Amino acid sequence: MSELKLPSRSEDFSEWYNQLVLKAELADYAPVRGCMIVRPYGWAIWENIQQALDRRFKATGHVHAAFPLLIPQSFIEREKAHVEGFAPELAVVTIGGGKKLEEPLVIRPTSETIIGHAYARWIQSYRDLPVLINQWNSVVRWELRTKMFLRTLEFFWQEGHTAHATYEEAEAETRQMLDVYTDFAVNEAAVPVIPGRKTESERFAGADQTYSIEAMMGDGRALQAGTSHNLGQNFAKSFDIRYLDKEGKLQHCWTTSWGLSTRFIGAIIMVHGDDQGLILPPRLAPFQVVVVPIFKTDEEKRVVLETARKLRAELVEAGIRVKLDEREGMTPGFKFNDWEMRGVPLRIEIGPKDVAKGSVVLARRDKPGREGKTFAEQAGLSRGVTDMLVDIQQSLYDRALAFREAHTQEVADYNEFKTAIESGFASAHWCGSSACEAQIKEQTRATIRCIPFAQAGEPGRCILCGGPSQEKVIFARAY
RNA sequence: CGGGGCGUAGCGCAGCCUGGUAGCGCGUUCGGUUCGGGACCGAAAGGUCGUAGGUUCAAAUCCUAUCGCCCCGACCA
Repeated sequence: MSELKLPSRSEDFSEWYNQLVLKAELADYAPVRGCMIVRPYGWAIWENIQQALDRRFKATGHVHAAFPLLIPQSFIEREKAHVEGFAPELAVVTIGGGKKLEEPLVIRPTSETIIGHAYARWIQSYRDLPVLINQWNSVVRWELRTKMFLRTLEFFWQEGHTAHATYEEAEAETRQMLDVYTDFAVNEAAVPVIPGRKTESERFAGADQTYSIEAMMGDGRALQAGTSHNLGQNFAKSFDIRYLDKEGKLQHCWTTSWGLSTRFIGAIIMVHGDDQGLILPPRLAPFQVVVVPIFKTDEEKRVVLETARKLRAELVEAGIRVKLDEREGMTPGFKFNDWEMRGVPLRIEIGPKDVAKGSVVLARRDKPGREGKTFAEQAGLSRGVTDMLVDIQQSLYDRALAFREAHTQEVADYNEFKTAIESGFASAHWCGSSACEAQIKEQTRATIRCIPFAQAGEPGRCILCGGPSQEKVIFARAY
């Protein structure tokens, strides 16, 4: 009863989140602090994310490969900005086979260097380009402060690494993959995002340009949900990734990298969840529909289960992911709450009365209690269920977008700015100086999340120094 | 590393201020009634009070040290 109750989302967002992650059986604490054990239900969500992304990677011509977990320390040190950015958060292996190693090995914090090393040997001619490779793996970054899914010492992700003949091609690739992430976030996860460019101080260590998608969580804070980097020739020069062009001249390649991690599961939790628990977007939910049978007597149990199994088979036939909850010794009410906490988008209730009438009760997760309940005919059920799942997917997106818009303010002066970032995003003019950026962060803890592609267009004055500004940027406190 | 909080039964907590030999809820086990929104009644099992020292006739409680965890900052996807 009260044991399953979550703290209110509005009262204590952080505690709400932690308990939701644990109680919905998504993840668990690991022996090493800051690491995370992903439970089967949490992993099932991740598998659906992987499939949704892989479909898109296939369409853009990318293939998979696997690169080593251990990287010689000298590799990391070869690109100047890269080593400066990552040095503080590296885990280093110094002993192997009981002996001190001559050169320490770094556990990959990301794979640009080891992949750069491979590409240097694979690429000889313009005919070898472009190289379009993705890998699914986990990486380790020794963060000082961690939070389940959002920032763990080890996290799972995909990292794409490509090499091209020209700057234009590399830039097009970088932008294309950001579009892929935007499409994924909006159409699979029902998470509205703002795609844009990062400021110099927020850029990936070693990149010429970093792009990201930024989402707003249920407490108004921002989360970087995916990134795409144009690495220019920085890694190509450090690792000698060169090709012979059509004129027979030796040129350095232009490379890119892009990634999306298990952090996105955290985004889904924090964007859609309510005080009853998770709400999963139908397209990524491990179970899109749960069927809860209701019965008293053995005879009722027999007929109800018979009908329930028949309906399940029909829904599975229609390509819907269905769970029939046949667990014994639990009341229907308990099961309702149990699956609500796990975020199953649609519940089908079927009892003796429904069997007699040839009907079922549909209860959608995105609307509370009675409001979300409707009756439906058993005959041709799969069509109505499919439609309702599409509707739920859309309504989750609409709701999240409305929330973000309600918590985003166009601000004109610094006082308005300070109020705005207490509860959400502030869209404000910025002069472009990293000094102003740093001072604002110091004073308000708000950072520039991105410079959006879609611009309002009117020039204005920097929110802090009053200097001239050509574009508005998104400020927010971030996870 | 700085600031705050917490370690008591499988889980969540009370008890500590004002020392007197440990309690509540959930869960578990058994029996019965239940079952269309987190069931109820009865009975039972289950604890080196994070660890180590000290004060005291007596320590979960007071003092010291130490370890671990959570939250806030610095770092960051």
